[in-house]
Amino acid sequence: MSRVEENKQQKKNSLMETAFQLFTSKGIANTTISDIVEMAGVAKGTFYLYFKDKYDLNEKLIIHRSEQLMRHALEHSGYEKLETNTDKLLVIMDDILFQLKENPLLLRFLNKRISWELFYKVMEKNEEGYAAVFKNIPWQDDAGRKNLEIELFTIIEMVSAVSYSVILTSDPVSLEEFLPYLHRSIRAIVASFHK
Amino acid sequence: MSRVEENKQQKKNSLMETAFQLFTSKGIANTTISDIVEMAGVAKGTFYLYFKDKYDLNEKLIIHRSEQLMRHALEHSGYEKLETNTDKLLVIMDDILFQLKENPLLLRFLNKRISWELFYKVMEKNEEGYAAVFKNIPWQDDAGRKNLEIELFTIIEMVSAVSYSVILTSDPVSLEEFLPYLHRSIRAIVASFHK
Amino acid sequence: MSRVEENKQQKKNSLMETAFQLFTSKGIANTTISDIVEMAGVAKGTFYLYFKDKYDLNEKLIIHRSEQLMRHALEHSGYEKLETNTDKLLVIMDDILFQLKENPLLLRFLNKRISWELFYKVMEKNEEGYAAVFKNIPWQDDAGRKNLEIELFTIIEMVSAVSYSVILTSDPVSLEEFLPYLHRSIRAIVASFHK
Amino acid sequence: MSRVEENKQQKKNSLMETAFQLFTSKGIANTTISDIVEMAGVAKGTFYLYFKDKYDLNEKLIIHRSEQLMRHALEHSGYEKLETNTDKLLVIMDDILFQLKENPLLLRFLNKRISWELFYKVMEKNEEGYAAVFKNIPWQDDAGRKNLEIELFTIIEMVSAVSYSVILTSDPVSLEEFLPYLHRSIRAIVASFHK
DNA sequence: AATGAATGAGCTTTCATTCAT
DNA sequence: GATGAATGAAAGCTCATTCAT
Repeated sequence: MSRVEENKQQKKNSLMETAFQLFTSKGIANTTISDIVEMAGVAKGTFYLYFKDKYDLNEKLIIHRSEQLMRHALEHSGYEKLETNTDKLLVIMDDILFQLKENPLLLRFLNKRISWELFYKVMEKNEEGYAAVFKNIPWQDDAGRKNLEIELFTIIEMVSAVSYSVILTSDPVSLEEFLPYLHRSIRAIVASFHK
Repeated sequence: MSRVEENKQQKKNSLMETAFQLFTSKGIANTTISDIVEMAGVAKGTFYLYFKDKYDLNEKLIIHRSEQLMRHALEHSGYEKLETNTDKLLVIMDDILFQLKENPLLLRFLNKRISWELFYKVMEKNEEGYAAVFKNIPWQDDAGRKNLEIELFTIIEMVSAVSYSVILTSDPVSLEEFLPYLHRSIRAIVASFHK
Repeated sequence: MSRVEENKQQKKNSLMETAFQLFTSKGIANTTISDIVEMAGVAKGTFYLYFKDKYDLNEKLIIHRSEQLMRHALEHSGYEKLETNTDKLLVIMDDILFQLKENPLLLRFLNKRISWELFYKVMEKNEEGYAAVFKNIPWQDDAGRKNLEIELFTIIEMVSAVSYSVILTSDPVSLEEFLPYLHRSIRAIVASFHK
Repeated sequence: MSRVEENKQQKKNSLMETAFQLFTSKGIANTTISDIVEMAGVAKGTFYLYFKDKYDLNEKLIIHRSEQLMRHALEHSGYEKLETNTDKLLVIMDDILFQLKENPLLLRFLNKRISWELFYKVMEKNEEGYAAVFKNIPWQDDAGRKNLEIELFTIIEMVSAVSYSVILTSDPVSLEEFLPYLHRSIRAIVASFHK
């Protein structure tokens, strides 16, 4: 990568990083492009070199951060060593939940956007990479594809919704307290799909 | 109610009704107060007689619509005639889901705000009214209050998250197809909390 | 007209008057809306209460000033007392040319927009008023309508084009020097259409 | 011309050609330098190697295209074979009018800039070339120079103004229909100057 | 209570111009 | 000579809010 190319990437990264901080602290509606460029230390025009508007930047940010989240979980959860698919799923989820606990800003940012829809988008975008891994997960063969989809959909949406409240506000309980209940609930759902 | 009182109420209602339509169709960020008053047929200054700003109006709208939703469910689901608490819960949920299916705008509007938090707010605000009804629901005595809270929390968040996608986009399946799975999942969760 | 109504009209007039001065002195492209409102002594938002943008204001200005020009000619040229249609036409034209000579800014502003097209627009817009007068001018009956149209078109476009250069730059001669030639040319054209 | 020279000329031509298209289709005010360089396939900085700004380019374009127009008329109208000066003038004008009819974009571009002033500029700029031809046209000796100037001025301005409307909008008639009237009008003007 | 003209801070966006490569 | 990333002044425009009527 040439000097110029490096510089470009650096500016783009700076804008994304800054925007992330501002979006999470003040909300996207209350964040102006002036805020972003000022804090990022670039000129206003530079923003428009890389993004259409702040909503464009926001979308790119969501995709980017979701991918990071998922990649980390796949690389660090150790799911490959486990036997059952349910166990694999649980450790992947736990890894993500703890990443979010460590980074509540990210949780607030991704809030209610970690969804079935996004999950699919991320997977499709990375066929060569970890998406491949996902396809190897054997519980794709246990039942009909549709059934599996519904099962995953139910679980993902539930975990996503539940984690927001629990991690950010500890309401009604803290993440640590909640985890055993969550695991039990998930296992129960899985069982209900496979009896 | 005097003529003057009636007129006031009428203007306020008109503003709320109009705002609801605009918020759901264009989003709150893209709806201006000018839009609202113009469509409602009142003067700009009048808006400020009743609401602090559009976010104030929005909050009042959420509460109001949620209450209606819940009241209808309590009055029409026939939950009193059922035996077990789980059955009661399921028919109440179904009633709400079908109300939302009939009124997708309302679903889009309340989306991701039908939450544990709101559920509590609504209940607290109406102690005299139907909230009282809720307190009579016997499964409040079955287990410790905390356990019950966690259980309800888990279920409510799951149903809320799941219904949005299913009702509005029929993804991954339609509401009718999904309901049996949802019932089974809920029963599974309930069971996992009471074994 | 109520106090409020008067005030509105006053602001609108002030904006139009100011814009006229700026458009003629700096050109419309180099005039900003900030310039206009600042000089007119109103707030920026007020501009948008009355005009879509500066081009909208410009068009309204053209129509307005053209009407004034024509009205004055019809009221002061004394054309009614003359016998032939050609004589009537000539005194009306002369009146307009001398108005423009007195007000070169106006000429520069209307430049090359005093056209056949505009002439028609103005006449159509004022059916009740002086347009009525025009319709009474007997030379509308002398020849077929089409012939008359072509004749008027030729003369108006010529006078319009020619006057700009003559009045503003006295190139190749001054207005006074040019008038006899112009009259002779117009009479020649008229004759060529009626022989 | 060296390879380098050729390349330079080619870039300059490309910029002028592109600008012409953009100026006529969107207007000069709505055409940005970015538009021009992008469509011309050169870098932004390159523009400034050849032109001061877009208005500089515009002026060069006007001169250039006017010269082409006139050169063609002088070379193809066959005016040399005609007897009277009026006949020569008419065929030259007709040639130009038909060039413009074939190329309405050019007419729109040159609109209202084909004037007495420009006519002089073009003639002065090409003393050695076809301007010389013009000076040989005998009707320059028929009357006093001033009289001739006024005559030409009147005719050129009239034809210029009239042709725009007739060619581009066929209002009030088409060019073909209009030509006989125009010829008669011009002959009438000429006669009025020479009686 | 109701109005709506007026405000002006502050937003988004554009684009001519520069200059290191 | 040619490039195009970066700039930032300055434009157009919006809209929540006020307040005299």
